[in-house]
Amino acid sequence: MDNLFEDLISEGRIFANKEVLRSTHVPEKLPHRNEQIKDLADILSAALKGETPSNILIYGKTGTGKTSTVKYVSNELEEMAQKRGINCSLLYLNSEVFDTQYRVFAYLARFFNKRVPMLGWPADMIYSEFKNGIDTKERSVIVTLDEVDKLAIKGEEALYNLSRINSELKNSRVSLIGISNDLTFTDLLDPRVKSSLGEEEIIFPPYNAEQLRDILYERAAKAFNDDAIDDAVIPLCAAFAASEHGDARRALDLLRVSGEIAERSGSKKVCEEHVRLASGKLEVNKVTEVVKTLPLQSKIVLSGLLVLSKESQKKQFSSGEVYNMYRKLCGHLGMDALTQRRVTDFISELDILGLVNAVIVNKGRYGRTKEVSLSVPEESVQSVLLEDYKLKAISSIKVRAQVTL
DNA sequence: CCTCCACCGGAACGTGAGGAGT
DNA sequence: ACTCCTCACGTTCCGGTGGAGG
Repeated sequence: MDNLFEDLISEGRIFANKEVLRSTHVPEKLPHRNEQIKDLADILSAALKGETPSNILIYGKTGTGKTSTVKYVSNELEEMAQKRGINCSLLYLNSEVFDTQYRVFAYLARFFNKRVPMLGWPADMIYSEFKNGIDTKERSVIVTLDEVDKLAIKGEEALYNLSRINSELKNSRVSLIGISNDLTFTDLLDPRVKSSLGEEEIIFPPYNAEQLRDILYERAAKAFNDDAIDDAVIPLCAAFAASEHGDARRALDLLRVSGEIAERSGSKKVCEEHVRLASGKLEVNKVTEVVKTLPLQSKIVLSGLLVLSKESQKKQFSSGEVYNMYRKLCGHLGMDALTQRRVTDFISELDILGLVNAVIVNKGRYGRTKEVSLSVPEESVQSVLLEDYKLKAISSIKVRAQVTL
């Protein structure tokens, strides 16, 4: 081999265009979303007639095509508006990033060529800058707020202002599209905001296995070379994803990772076996991701359990044992240990996250405890825990434990 | 049948950080 | 710059509990 990367860059036999399988890719066709597309287009078409489209709330779990559908319809609308010479702007912002009133309006004002700093101004000043920017001429503006539920917590004011902005504008009109995966989030809202935001509602149901299959076929045709996938692959990916929540994003990830595994193993075709490997890999990734984002104390508790199960043959431990080990580790790390009460809460949280299994057991004379056991493979947590530099010191304890065994 | 273990988990409270209002 | 509020995180206190062993 001449170069280390020679093999790796030569366009694989398997993928034709991997990007098509990314969840950020907006496809040209959205199978099984015709109804939603039509509803959305119906409502938004008002903008082309010089009217103000109703505000829309879109509900649906992750991977049900909400964002893709909105982006798709937005593109179509923008194209048509341009053709007809209608002034129509479509803005998309993710409320996870723009999660306060200030950030939202600063972004919007900037879009309309107003120079505003990202912080420092009073919120109402930003708001009026945005109004000035937008109202310079006759136009229709449609603002899509993805993950509005995030905004509802910290930036309800922004929703309130946006929903009643039209009464303060002379030339332009603003409509809102809110996307949420939490069906109950409007309960948190001021009733006035709630009614104005939800003038129209569109629900995106989860996909079933059959529909996922159609989606995958659609994308696979572009993503893979001819004959690069076995017949069983797509139905299998669809079945895996459907057994969770009908999440198309997950189905696509699964298909992409399967392809990557097949490519790396030098196989000419993606086979069933690759899908199973991919499924396992994604599972591990999920665990890794969860463990990585755990607060430090929680990580120490988990480490305690890990050390215990490495040290002894037992798999289950009373919360007392876990707590004692936790204290030991804290001592080792030079940290103050929290109270047992707090640690029981951590254990419960770990239980909810599915990293740990905790059951309350009565041992009569010998009290009553939670029996805690690790519910994921030891190795999959250990490596992630040791990545935390603060936890490095624990590895020396493990060495000692192994020596004494 | 009673006791009593070893912990569960609710309630009230303290504290510091960060935002909003003024 | 100032206070006021809210919130997350912890602590202290404590009543509650199912069943092995007396």
